[in-house]
Amino acid sequence: MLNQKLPAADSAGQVCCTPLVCEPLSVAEAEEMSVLFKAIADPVRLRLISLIACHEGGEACVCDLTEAFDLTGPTISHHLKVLREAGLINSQRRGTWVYYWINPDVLARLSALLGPRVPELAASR
Amino acid sequence: MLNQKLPAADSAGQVCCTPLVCEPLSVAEAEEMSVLFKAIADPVRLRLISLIACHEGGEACVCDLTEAFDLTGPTISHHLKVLREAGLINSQRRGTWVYYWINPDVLARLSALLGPRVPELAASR
DNA sequence: TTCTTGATTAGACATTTGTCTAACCAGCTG
DNA sequence: CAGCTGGTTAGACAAATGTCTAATCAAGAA
Repeated sequence: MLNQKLPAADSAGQVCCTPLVCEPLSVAEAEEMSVLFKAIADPVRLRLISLIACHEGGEACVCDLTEAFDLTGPTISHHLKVLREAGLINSQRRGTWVYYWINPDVLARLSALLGPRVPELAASR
Repeated sequence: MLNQKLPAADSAGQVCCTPLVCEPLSVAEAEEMSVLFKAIADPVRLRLISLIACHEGGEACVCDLTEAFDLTGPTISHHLKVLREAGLINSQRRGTWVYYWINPDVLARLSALLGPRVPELAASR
């Protein structure tokens, strides 16, 4: 029978070694992480995150983002909503414009799950 | 106008700093990476990867995997195919059984795209 | 107030995705 | 060979997803 303990993780989501490779992901954690991965598993949303993160001041207004795509405003709005509901980005209205910025903690959490924090693990096969 | 240069990366897919945060992802790269993220953006596939990686010897046969889920054989086979076609895992038939193992390079590439290799970046906001 | 611009919401619709059953293929063993 | 077990392929189908148009909301300007 396969073991399904949760990987050890502190409050920031950091782990001692890549949990994916340390011990089997629990059903609940797989479910939780897949929601986050689904959010970024779209070319438009990946570029949105990148555009927001790279924009000066670390934030961008929707009009800046919309003009980078051949898509309608509502479609961009929809993608931003998906990212926001996943917790990957935050937003705030300032006058006429709405600004978005990324939540680096959540991004780091995804990276930590996959990443060879301990390079030897990746090289061991 | 937004810049769309490719991030600098060496042959192993490692980058100097998180490309997502350094400069905007190109359309082509976003498309390419989204294929990989789509592959892991599923609770079953996340657990499959984890189960394979954690299994002794770094590989697992399909029968080991199937019994960990309340899903039919063909469904597991389908998910393994998605992962294999994305390049995340490899397989080999040995006699009656088919064995799967992960491709750590591809996993590391995903992690590197998201990850705060340079922690200061994540804390800069 | 009314108009204009920036952004979101609602709803429709085609495409993609995850799951299943049934059929099939690949090796072993008697 | 025939039969058995492990695994994949094919095809059907319901649910989820990405996009659009039309309508709506929010804030500032005339």
